[in-house]
Amino acid sequence: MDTHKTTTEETLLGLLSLGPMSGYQMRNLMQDSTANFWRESYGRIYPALKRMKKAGLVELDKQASAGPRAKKVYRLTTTGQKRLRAWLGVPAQPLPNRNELLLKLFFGDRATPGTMAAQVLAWQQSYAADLKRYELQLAELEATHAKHPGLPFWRMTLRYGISEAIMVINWCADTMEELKSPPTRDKG
Amino acid sequence: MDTHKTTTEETLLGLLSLGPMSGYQMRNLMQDSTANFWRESYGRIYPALKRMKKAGLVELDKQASAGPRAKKVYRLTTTGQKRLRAWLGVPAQPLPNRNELLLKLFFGDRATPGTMAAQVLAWQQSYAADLKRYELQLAELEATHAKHPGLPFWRMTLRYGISEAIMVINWCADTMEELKSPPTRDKG
DNA sequence: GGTCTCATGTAAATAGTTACATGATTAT
DNA sequence: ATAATCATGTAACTATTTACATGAGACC
Repeated sequence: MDTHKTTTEETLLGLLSLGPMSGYQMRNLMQDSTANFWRESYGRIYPALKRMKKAGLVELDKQASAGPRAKKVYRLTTTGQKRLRAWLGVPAQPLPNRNELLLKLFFGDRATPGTMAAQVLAWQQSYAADLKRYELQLAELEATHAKHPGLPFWRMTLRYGISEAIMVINWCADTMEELKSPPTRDKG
Repeated sequence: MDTHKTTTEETLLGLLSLGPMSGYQMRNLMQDSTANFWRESYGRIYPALKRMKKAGLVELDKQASAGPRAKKVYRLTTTGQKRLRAWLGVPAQPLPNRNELLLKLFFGDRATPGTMAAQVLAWQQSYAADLKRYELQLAELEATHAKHPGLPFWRMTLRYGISEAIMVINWCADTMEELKSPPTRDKG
């Protein structure tokens, strides 16, 4: 079957609202922008574009060549624009996430001493690296898209990542502190 | 094929380390404890237990009855305990998460005025409810498992949820504030 | 003409949930 | 006895990634 209920199509509509582009370019753009909170693979992008064209949400821009593997630049139709706007108004649903560190920590009292402290430290370092990356990304964004109407919104999503990273780093610090203090049991 | 690379088996080992129980009970226990950061469905639990028994990681406790649908209480073997301990030491990997609010916000400048503010407000309210729930859970945990050696670890996972909720609530407040101020463009 | 990157597309593998079929146990 | 709940198990469905096959265009 080819009927998906996912947001892939709407995501692609959103990307096309920034200007006509090909499926390949959409994937690259996502890797440079939404990768931290949304990703789509070729295996979903190309079939989605096919469906969307059939449904009249997108259309082909003039093509340069015509071979079986020629680059296809898509563009939003009016229907597509309407659909995007409608979707933006549908309340976003929090998705159930998984966290492997918390899972291991939940069983922490079964681990040998020091194991969990090492886990939390590594986790903290990983988020510290993320934080650095987000801050670079933010500076670059301000510099290269200073005039773009999307900038305030892109900034908000980056600030989310920054807030999250800071939260995790602080939680790791607190947690490591507590892991140092002797647990509430007689024998270690 | 029946060879999974997921952490389902290790999760079940962890649960069994708290005491012998059935697959059904494992599911219930997860819903009351790890649901916020880890979940497993029957469709994964039962096949996993079968494999684990075959691999000698778990064994059956004495069964009350013997019908084809009799309750099966599993118990960790020494091999299973070792495997659990080993897994707890393997560095936890951050999993790529999705966030539908951030995705919509990324395309926020295509939305009609007020749309994004409404989205962010609803998100904030959803996390405020989570926060309340976590705080209740924490109080209940302290009361009912005061002496359990796992308590400090369970508390850490709950405090993560609390920190995250507070972070999101604050980010929503900041974001709504910024959405109010006129964006950097000449025409609204 | 070679090689690198851009580019499309699909098949197969992997991951995970949900719905259903069935039966056992417990409380009323 | 009957209903609710506890319980096992699997098939079908949904979701998603990865690997592969293919080819076009640009640059050297």
